[in-house]
Amino acid sequence: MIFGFNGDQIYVLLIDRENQLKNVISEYALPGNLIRDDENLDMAAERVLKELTGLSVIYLEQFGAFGDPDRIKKKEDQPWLKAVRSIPNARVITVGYYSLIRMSDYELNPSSFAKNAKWMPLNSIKKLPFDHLKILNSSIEFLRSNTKIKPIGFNLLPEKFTLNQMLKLYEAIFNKKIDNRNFRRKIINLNILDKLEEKQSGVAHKPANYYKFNKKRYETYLESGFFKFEF
Amino acid sequence: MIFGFNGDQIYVLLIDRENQLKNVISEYALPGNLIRDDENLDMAAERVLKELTGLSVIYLEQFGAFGDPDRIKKKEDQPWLKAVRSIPNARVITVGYYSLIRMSDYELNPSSFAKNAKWMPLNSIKKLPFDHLKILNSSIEFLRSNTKIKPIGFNLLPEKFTLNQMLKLYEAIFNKKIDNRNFRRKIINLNILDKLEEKQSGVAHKPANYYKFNKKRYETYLESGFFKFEF
DNA sequence: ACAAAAGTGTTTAATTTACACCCATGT
DNA sequence: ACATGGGTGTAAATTAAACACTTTTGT
Repeated sequence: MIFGFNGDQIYVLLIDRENQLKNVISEYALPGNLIRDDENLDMAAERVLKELTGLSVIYLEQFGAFGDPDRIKKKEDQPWLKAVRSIPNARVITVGYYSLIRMSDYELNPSSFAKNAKWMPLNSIKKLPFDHLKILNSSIEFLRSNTKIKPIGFNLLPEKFTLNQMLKLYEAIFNKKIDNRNFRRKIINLNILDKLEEKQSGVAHKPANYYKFNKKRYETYLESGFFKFEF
Repeated sequence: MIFGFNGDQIYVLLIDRENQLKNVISEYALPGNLIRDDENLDMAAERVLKELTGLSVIYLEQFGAFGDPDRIKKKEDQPWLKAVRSIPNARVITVGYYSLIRMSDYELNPSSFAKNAKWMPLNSIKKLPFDHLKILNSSIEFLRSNTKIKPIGFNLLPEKFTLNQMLKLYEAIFNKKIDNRNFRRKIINLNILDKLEEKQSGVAHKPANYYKFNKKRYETYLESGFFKFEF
């Protein structure tokens, strides 16, 4: 699961199976691939991500394993399996990872795969092959509960961001309105943001100040006792 | 991972590999087994648990997948693999589940396996074969963070329990002292406990009142909006 | 001058924390 | 009568929630 944020909505990166192979119903699916024999799970997830996006060193975390024997039995999924897998009906256990990427970064470095991958607004995804909808829902739940206890949202924002961008990100993740003043106070008091000497320019309103996530300070807090973070 | 509680400490059920098979170094390991082709992951976890303890319909939840190719490469683990597996060096991906069981229930129904399984105090486990120590640590982390947001502790307590038993359970899980009065207030205010008309008897002190977890009420709360639970 | 988003404080309610003594029972 | 764990309340501090107007810029 590759999550992105464009300032307004959460997006998910899907791959187009038709472009991967002709004669297969066109449908978008979650990105993924088989593991290699010499890789551990984390390495495989990193590799697949890199192959797809060209990106590395980003937030990546396992969220669950999915292994229903029926998950590859849907009739409509057979042609694709036959075309792509050497043993089309071999059992597949999926270990799900989710990653958070800055859509702005990504759009700057589209690799060759970009032709058959596509950002889809999370809320618009109604149908996916296999059990991918279940996997997607599970990853969102995981993202939400993780966002409640860790400041992972920064991975979805540009390096320099405004507090209102951040607010909108949290509203998108939790799918609800959040009070502007309370949010600012809470975030500022965490003391893990550096206020930059830089403001927006060229906007037709009061320019917002830019902030930056201070990862070192955050990690220091983590080590030395507790870090409280709740939404 | 099979967790139990005896009123004082958290225990973990380990199996003795020597009794499973002779000529193998005696060492306790986490219980587990290979999945069958027609099972999904949850079913397999339930089955293995049932085979081991005779228990079913208990709390069981997936907490992670472990698939480092080196996890079965330790020299000391080879004899056991050769003795037990048809393809001893085949790669094995473990999907970890943890379960919470009432040690009191279990002690009443020991199945034939009881001879080669053993409850070990969590804090005394220093060494385990393969990557089982990593798996164990990961499960504890999971147990803790889950205990913070869900009232799963009841699965480790007898059906009727006193608030002090519950307090001790939470102290054991989080490995710290908890204020008695504040704990009681918090738990009572959740309104998911029924105070029974029954007290301890035969104890040389003021007898404690028994309580029971009202699962229905809890589920009603879950559905109708939110349920707040924090430690 | 106006439109548009940024930024700012205070009051009230709810929650959390710290803390110490009396109670009911068995021996 | 005494030892043992059970059970109880209050005050202070902290945190969360609700709420509306002024500021700065571009057009």
